[in-house]
Amino acid sequence: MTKQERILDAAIDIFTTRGFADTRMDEVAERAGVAKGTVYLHFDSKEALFQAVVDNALAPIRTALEYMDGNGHADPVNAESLHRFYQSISGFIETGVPGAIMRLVIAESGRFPAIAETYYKTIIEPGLGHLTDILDKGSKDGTFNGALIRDHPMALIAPVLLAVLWREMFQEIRPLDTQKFLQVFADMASQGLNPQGSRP
Amino acid sequence: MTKQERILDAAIDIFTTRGFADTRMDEVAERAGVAKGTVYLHFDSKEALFQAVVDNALAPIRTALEYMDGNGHADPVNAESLHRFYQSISGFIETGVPGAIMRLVIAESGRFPAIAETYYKTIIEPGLGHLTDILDKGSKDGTFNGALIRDHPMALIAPVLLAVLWREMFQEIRPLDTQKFLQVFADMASQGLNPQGSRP
Amino acid sequence: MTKQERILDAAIDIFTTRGFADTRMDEVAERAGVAKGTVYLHFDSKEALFQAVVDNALAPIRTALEYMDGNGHADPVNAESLHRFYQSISGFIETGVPGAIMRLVIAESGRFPAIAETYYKTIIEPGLGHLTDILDKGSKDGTFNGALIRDHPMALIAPVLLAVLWREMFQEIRPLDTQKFLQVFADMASQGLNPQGSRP
Amino acid sequence: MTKQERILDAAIDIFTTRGFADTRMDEVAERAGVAKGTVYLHFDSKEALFQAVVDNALAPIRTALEYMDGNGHADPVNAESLHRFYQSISGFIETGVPGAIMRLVIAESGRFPAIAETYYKTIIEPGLGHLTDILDKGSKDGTFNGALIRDHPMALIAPVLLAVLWREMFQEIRPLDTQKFLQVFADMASQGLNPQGSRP
DNA sequence: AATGAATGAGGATTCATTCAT
DNA sequence: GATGAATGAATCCTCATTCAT
Repeated sequence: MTKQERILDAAIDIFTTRGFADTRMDEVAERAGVAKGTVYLHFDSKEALFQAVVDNALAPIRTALEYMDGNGHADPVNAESLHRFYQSISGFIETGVPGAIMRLVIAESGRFPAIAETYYKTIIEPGLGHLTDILDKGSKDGTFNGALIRDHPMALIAPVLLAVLWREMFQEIRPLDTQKFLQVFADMASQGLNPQGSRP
Repeated sequence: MTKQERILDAAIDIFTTRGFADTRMDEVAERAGVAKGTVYLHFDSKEALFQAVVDNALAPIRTALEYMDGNGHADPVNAESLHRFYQSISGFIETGVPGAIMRLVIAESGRFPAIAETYYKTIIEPGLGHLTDILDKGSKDGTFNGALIRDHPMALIAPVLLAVLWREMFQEIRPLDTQKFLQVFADMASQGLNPQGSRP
Repeated sequence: MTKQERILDAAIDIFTTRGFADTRMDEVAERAGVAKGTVYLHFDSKEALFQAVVDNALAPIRTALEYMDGNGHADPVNAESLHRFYQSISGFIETGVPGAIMRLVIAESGRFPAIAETYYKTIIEPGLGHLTDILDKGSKDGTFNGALIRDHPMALIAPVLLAVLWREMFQEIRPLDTQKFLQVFADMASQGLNPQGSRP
Repeated sequence: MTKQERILDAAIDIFTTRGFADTRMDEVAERAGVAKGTVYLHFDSKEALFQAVVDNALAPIRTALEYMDGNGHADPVNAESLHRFYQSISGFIETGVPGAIMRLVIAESGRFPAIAETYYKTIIEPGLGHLTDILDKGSKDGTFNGALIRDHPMALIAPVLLAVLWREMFQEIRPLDTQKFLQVFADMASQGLNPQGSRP
């Protein structure tokens, strides 16, 4: 593990825990096990380090999405696609990784408008693309009534967002079983709340 | 308007815009039109001011929820209830008020765990209660298949959360029509995506 | 004496002794008897303080020149004018004030080009004007062969410059009696070194 | 060109441009085309490098003076000697070399008292000696009224000092023709400003 | 000899908080 | 109550110097 990586790892931890302003460069250095000045050999400034942290923290999420894309397309698209999508996400959410970085992005998007855009391009857009795919293929097969939300695929991202933030903020107050919740949501979305519309 | 109120108003603006760490007490005082020391006559410290700001900023949201509760109960509960719930919320979302305070709460919940709890009790819990009410009444009437998400009413909060944060973060990148989105979501929730399950 | 003046006085001492880069704001504050932060209530930055120091340090020199101007014009201009000019300057040189500020200006004119210009306008130009006056009036009276150096009045400033810097740099190595030196120079300038050209 | 020389050359440039405190060892190394550590193989510290730079920068001036001495003595000493002295100096002044080093010495003589002494011994003393020679020989010949400034030969150095510093500081503001100026000065010195004392 | 990554002391600047008026 | 000048701890960043390779 290079020094640069050690610094990045330390910085991810501290930035996600404390936010930009409350992170001290000294602490990053100490946690990384290097001297204060060493951080500046690898990153020009606290801001540059922060940007690198965000890019770096987004990488595993992007990887996860790409993996899903790669696999998902092989499977037949049907009513189960949505369940599988949420299924593969829920384990990842429970690691706490997406929650930490999401909170950081939300917190600092005022100070660093660019990171909202990075987040959108890296996470949201591919996620929407994946879901739109499912909807489109399902519509063609007659599996889904995709037209209903064709232009609002973020409706299917909403529960993910909620699950991520709930875990980050309210888990202690009212625990939420991420996996169960997402499956229930998938049921609701696919079958609807209308009593006439349910399974045979 | 008392000095205390002027200070609070100024502080809400600045805290929601810049976050806790980046807000300077000088600026709050200046915006409130008082001297620096005066702020300390009304609030013990920056933290105390922040807590007061959060409580205060939550008030209009609580009021809005209470108003909905008061009115909602009078109406008959049916398939339209959900649409009406989202309808009354969407105008409020578009003011930007819930987004600003929500971002602040998310951003600072790491530093001030108490505000996540305050937020939960003030906003989330009543909101969930309202939705559970709708679901329960609707179930009894046979209007809703409430049992499906009876234990996960936050499924119906998810789109609100998404709409609020989208407006706060991605509106410039990909605009979202809050009202339309929430109505589409209501359709999806009530009718489902399953083509067999739809209207007569 | 206001705090601002105390800070300026402390800063003049230290800047002239150590130069810009080697002056620590902490030390200025300590010497002025104020806290570190107080310096920044009066001056935006180290650079701003430096500019103020230069302007301020130049003031007594400008005052001295103006005083000479005011008095000098009343007197008849003759062979003694030059002696009187140097005479009134030499006491001032011996205070060390012009030497300290001149060294500072020379040292920092690379980093702060503006101060060379300020120095020129404040000290050199008025000084040249004063001398040109003497030469012109003397020429009209037939007292001086002013045409000789009419376009190079800085020839008469040269010994002042030398005296100032000599005191600043070489006084320990080879002492120079400023007053005597300037009078000798005045003799040389007015009578010349040419043996044929001298007194009756 | 050895590495040591390359380092010295780089250091002269940077020290004379920026002064001691603002010169970074990194930059010296880079300009010299060596690694940072290499500088320390040749010079113990930044201070040691600085001392070496001053000594080295003084060399061409010393050489110039020695050359003048060597030649000057051969020539007959008369009223033209002074003109020739200034003449041979003015070209050198216009290279900017004496100005740069003189500014450095003046700027840093506070921090490094030794360099004022080095400068005196290397430049001023030989220069004074040369001039005293001219005056003495001229006095014996009846060419000069040398007694007048016999004890203040620096009177004849003053214009050189002024020319050097003027070029360094005020050339942009009010250009000075070094050569012309020195010749005018020589005229003034030798003939005097007294109208009775001039040429036939 | 040469390198350049690493060190850490040092210094400018900010800002929450206090307190004499 | 109200003021705002004053404080000084805290923090980012620089750069001379070292030393393992």
